[in-house]
Amino acid sequence: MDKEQVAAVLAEIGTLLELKGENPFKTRAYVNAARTLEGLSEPLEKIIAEERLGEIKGIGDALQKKITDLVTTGKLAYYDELKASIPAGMVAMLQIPSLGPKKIKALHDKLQIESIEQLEQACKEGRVATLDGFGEKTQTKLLEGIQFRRTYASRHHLSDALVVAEPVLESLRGHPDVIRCSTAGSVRRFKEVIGDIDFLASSKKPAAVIEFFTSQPGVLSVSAKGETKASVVLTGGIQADLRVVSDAEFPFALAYFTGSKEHNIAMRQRAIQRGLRLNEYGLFKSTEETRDPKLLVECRSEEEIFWSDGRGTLEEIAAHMHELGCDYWAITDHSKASFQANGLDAARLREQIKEVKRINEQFAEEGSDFRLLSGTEVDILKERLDFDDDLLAELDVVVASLHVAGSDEADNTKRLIAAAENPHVHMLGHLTGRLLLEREAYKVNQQAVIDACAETGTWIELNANPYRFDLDWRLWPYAKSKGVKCVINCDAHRNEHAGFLRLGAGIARKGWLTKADVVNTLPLPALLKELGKKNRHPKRK
DNA sequence: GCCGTTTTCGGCCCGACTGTTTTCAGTCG
Repeated sequence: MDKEQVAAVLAEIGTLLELKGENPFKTRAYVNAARTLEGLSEPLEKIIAEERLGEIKGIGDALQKKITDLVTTGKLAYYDELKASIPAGMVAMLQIPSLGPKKIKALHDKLQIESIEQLEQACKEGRVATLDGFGEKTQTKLLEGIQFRRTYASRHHLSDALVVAEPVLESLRGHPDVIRCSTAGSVRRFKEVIGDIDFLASSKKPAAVIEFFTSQPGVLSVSAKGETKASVVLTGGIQADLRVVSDAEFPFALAYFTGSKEHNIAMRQRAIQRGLRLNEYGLFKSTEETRDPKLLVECRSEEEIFWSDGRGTLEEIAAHMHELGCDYWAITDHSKASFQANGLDAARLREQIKEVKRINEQFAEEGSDFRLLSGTEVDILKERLDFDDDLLAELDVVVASLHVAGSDEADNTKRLIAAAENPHVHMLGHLTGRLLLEREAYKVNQQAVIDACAETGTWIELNANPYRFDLDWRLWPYAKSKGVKCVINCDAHRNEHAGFLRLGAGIARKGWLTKADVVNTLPLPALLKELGKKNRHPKRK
């Protein structure tokens, strides 16, 4: 079997398991695996031959074995047995609207219904309405659903859908209570074949818009009508749904209802990985269930949801550090060579500089003295820094760090000294790269680097991350004796890491440093003056 | 059945609407 055939079998297993009442997550695992296989860019046989099947996310031991069986023998006993245990008519019943696996199972268990025809008969005889969880309305709805499938095709050409959708869209846009309105779903994605038409509108009076929608001339029948959502059948038997949200929610709802479903699940998971929560109402800075506007990452358009990370996060950082009582906070993301850390390239860094400026202007307008400083932790590459001097010159603060060190001490030392000699570099970050209890320090002649920093007026970081504490406290008295200033950095990768500053202060004391030795104890105007001095240091090249 | 940069067990996206219920299950998107 090829991957399309295998995917079809896995998807069918998912459906069959649903009808059996299996754990929905187990069911989903099969469906997800089917989609994953469909999306593979190389033949399954090759992947299996190279034993890489298990490396694919979502394919564990069990699926690995089943897929291998299907590809190599074309057969799978588990599938055959499962299929034999469920009447084909039950699978077909899933096509009927409002009928899902649970109800189909109940109909089968209690009334032995195994086909759409038997279901229709049972409804007509009134037997369905007597079941627990069913009633008169459900019975009527099922009969209508069966009839609907017979009368109309369940899927439609895009062109047919657009012909029906566009007049409704125009009409909605013309309504005085509608602020923004768009199609969503498969119509907006321009799928060649669509199931139903989705509309999304923003309004302060959703009820009025819902009422207007359900009374459109093309509406044959109204299948659902709530406060923010309605479903109708339009001319030609095409089902159409309208959701009405507030205008602030509109971008999120538009992204959400445009889908696809798989895309949405992926987006939500990405949000969770970043400590955020995404739903149709917003992107929230919390993984808890919330619609608290204070936690909302503001996005005015759909596009901003995808790129709002920096802006939302910068504002969040600023607010957090301001609240902690800091007068300023430097943003020093990694540079592009640190691709594993999503390092910024020049274009993104320039964007960030603008954003920092915008946020600072906002603080100034609000009468606040707090300021963000734009910066970078630029990678020290083999022969140069990861950014050009032009760009470094635009920044308030430049930290240069060695992330990929070689095994040669002299070479590592040379690279660090070269970085210190760069007129735009204010400080060297985590000099040895050590991770306490995890990774050895790079081989570096620290004394030579400290001497070079003294020569060039470059500061040295005391990285306050408890895994680093780098420069080591034992070396600070020497650095101090040479007149090298210290900067206590918490190496924050999230807001809570600001707490590391306290640890850094303790380590600094342990190294016999005082407030006068630590540059970032200065108030902002004095600090800016010091930052400005670096470029004019006489020993700079 | 899958998965893990706080987890090898306990989660797995999540909210609206409907109909059947007296607080929630099922379906849908």
